Amino acid sequence: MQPLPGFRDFLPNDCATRNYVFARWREVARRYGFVEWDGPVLEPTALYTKKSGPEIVAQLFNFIDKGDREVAMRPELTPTLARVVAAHDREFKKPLKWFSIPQCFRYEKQQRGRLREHYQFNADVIGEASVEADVELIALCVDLLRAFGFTAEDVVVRISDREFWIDFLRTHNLPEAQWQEILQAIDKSEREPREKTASRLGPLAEPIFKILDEGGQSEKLDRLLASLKNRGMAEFVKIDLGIVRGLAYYSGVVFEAFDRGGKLRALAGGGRYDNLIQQLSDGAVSLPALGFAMGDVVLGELIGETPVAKKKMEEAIADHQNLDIYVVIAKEERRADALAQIQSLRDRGHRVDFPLTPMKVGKQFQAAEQLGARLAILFGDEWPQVKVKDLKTGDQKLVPQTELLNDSTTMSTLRGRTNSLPPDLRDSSPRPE
RNA sequence: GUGGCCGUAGCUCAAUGGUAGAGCUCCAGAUUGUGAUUCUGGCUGUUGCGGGUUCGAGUCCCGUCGGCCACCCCA
Repeated sequence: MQPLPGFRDFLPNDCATRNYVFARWREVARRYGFVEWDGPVLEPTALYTKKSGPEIVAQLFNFIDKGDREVAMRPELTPTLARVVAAHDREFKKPLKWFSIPQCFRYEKQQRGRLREHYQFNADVIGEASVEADVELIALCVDLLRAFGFTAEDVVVRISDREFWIDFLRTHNLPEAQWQEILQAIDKSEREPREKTASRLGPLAEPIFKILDEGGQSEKLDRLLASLKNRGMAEFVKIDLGIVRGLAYYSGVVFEAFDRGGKLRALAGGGRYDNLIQQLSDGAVSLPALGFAMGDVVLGELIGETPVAKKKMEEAIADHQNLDIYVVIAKEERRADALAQIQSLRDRGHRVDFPLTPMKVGKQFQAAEQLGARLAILFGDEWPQVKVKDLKTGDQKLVPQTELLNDSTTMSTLRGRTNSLPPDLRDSSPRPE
């Protein structure tokens, strides 16, 4: 039996990668004052058709439940967010700065960077109309990427503004019914031949190509860029009016993050959706809002292809899962004494492992090495002393077993390692002082 | 959903239609209690699955499942 197409098993290494990615996401989001929330994995199908129309069902993992309800695995978090925010509008001061790491699902043929299931970091700001909120969100996106070790050589966030195009279309007296069509043509323009785009755009082709080629005048985007420059992020971002994004509900600034090589799909994308909450709440609540999402699949691919980011991840993971102490039981008659000591060490928060069954000493040291243990503590003929070996330097010394927990060299070796862990990786299990 | 390419050991891959192999990994040893390297030995396949052509199919044909790529769509 295989997993279903587009679904993943997470073997220990994959889990370590996932935990690393989540840890970075949480760490940076907290740095920006965002708080974590979550919603149901399963929602009424209507929540999604209401926002995107009945066509969306083809892309959903949906079914009828045993209570005859039409339900769907969430394909994204935004509709849930809109529902939650509308329902609890009065309970929170604005603006809300919320983030989440939902697992999302889509029923689509899978390809590289696009599975039927993925985790995506979501950050949203609700109740703030100012462009400063857009800047804050884009800055968060940049800092998330920086947290993985990417530089401006590796990634770029392309920023645009739908309002700019709406103004343009209005100025050219285009009927509102055709806006979406034009926006989609602009969105696709860099992926298809110019002639094809031109025929989609019709009479507007010439002025639109001029803007795409030479840029356009936008006071809002100028302000936004200036603010990002202030934060030292200028080289990470680029104004690019060719970014429109496919979704109809975006109403203002939109942006997408890409690898500089342009080999992969978008790393992240989002924008302002000032009308969506009102639409989804049937007018009950109206709040300006904006948000973006970053998926774990494409991100993981880029980390793997970027040596600096990959090394950073591997080191963090090794630090996180390496053992503190491997207890070598050289004489089986010492096993009971060893177990008592192991328990004390574990009670103090150290990571300790040992052979469950009798094993040759050489094998035990091999296991210690392979598990990344910092120290080996050998229980054998020296009893009631134990032999403490620093596996990095090879130094060993004898310590009376009653003094082990107080031995300064031993404990300082471990303490140093513990303190080198980033805080978010340390808090997953209680650590010693 | 449509089209193209691909599917051999746990992994990476070989095998003019003629008895399925290598490297790595893994496991066990190299005389008694120390990690690497080295050396020796060992395990593993219904060649994704099911049909067909043929004296004979990993190889050719059809179907199916899975993967990759493009399209569609993009949360």
